[in-house]
Amino acid sequence: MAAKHVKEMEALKEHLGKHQLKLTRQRELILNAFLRQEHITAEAMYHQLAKSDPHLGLATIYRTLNLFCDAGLAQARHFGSQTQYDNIAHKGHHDHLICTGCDKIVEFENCDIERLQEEVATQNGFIIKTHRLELYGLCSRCRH
Amino acid sequence: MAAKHVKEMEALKEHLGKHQLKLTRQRELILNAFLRQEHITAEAMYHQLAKSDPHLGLATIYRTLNLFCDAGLAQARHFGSQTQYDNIAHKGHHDHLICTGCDKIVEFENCDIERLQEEVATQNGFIIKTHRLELYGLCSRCRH
DNA sequence: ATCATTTTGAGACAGCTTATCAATTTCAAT
DNA sequence: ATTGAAATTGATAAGCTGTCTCAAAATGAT
Repeated sequence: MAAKHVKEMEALKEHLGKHQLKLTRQRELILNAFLRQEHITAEAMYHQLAKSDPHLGLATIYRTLNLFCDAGLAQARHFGSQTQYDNIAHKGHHDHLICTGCDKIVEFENCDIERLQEEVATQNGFIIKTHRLELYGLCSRCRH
Repeated sequence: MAAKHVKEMEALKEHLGKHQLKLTRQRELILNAFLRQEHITAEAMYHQLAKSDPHLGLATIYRTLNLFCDAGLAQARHFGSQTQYDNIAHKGHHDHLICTGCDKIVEFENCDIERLQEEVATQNGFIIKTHRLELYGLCSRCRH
């Protein structure tokens, strides 16, 4: 079992080493759970891990997910009233068309848009790690 | 004094009429203050308006800004731990490059991206009303 | 002007996240 | 392997943002 996510584990260890932080059972556990998903909230992970590890505290999960952000493995995204922690490894495929009439959501991907995003970023001296694109409007049925 | 933002005021009145809502002194006041900015938080507006109107409640500002969202004049955007209310009239200038290292925000506009967004929407039978595009990454200084 | 309806303001309340702190764990140096 | 300074954990308190409550006030159709 395990022995997956080797690359990410190395990245975490490197970050820990650089900052005089320690590798703990909880951090390993949370990393493995985190890497299995595309994105998750702290609360969701808390419930998910409670089955195998009932005494893992919610605060530890928050601390650890924020640590992953610092280490460049995760990225926090505020959505609604909660914070989603996105798995950096799964980037792309995250654009949405949202109908404000019926709340239908259509996912899409467009390479040309992504390329232009890179262009804009470069012009401004940025290196993009992730992005978020949402188009709000009316779908064919809600247009009347 | 005043007599500005006529178009938006008409739009608000139309929304109020359709939903059996009333035009109040506070709603006019908050609308005028809101339209002067590109985006603002409820808390910031609370402090801003406290000088001229010390008894305007924070709850009223939240309610009113959410009303503007319903009326299509504003758009809520969660950023950090707070909600930014964006002025729709300034759209086209609403895309952001956000540095995850220092939280610096660079605004940009790109017609080609907007055109491709329209294209994607049309392909899916949507008519876009607004959009949100945020690119997250590291600025030139935070890249080390 | 009247009056049913809506809105306001103030504070209580709720949800999500971080801070606190004693007890435990890690890990580098024996 | 043992030690001990430093970091981490878990439980809960505290903090922050935003919404709800409700009596008093304002609106606007009649």
